[in-house]
Amino acid sequence: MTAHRSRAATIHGSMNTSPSLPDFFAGDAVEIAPALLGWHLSVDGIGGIIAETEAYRRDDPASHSFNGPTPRNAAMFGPPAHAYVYRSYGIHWCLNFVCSEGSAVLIRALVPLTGIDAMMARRKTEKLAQLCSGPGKLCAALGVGHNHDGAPLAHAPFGLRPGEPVTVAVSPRIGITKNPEAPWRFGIAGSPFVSKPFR
DNA sequence: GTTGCGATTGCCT
DNA sequence: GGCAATCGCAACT
Repeated sequence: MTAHRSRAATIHGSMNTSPSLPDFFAGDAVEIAPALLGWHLSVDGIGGIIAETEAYRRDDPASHSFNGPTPRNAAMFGPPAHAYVYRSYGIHWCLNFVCSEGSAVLIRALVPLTGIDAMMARRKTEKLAQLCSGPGKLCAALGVGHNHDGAPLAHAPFGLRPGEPVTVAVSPRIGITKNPEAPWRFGIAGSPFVSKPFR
């Protein structure tokens, strides 16, 4: 197994020439979720290419924000371009990017790229395709936890920058029972790194 | 105060 | 495919 060097964090730099993250995230989560595919996400320099996302709107019965603010979902009602991190099933962590008020994009899978050794150690597996193929897996691999809830995506430890355009696959969201038909799950078409195949 | 249910995962049969 | 782990929160009593 090749030793992949972890790149030192801090991404800034070219952000001046492209739209600011707050502007990019200030819109409809359903439009932003597919647009995030292909972007590079890192936490303390460890991460990869965003391969799968889901959108959750303010008025969406499946969204944590549907019943209004609570201590847990407070970040969803804060400013855009911040993280919303919640505990799933009392065990795992899930990472969202906050969009317009009460809406967010769930990051469901990454193509592992930087700090692969560190991710494998955290996940206790060497299977590349399954390192970040799920919202809980991805948070474990990147070391995301409650301490990242509400943190701004434009600053360390987060690194977030656009990538090349990708072909987008669409499907209903996974694991929900309310509003299950909404086609608001997006992935890089044909990617082996997504949590479940698109079809 | 108690109960039931998840935006999940890994281990088991 | 079934199921346990484990906790925040809503909807009860």
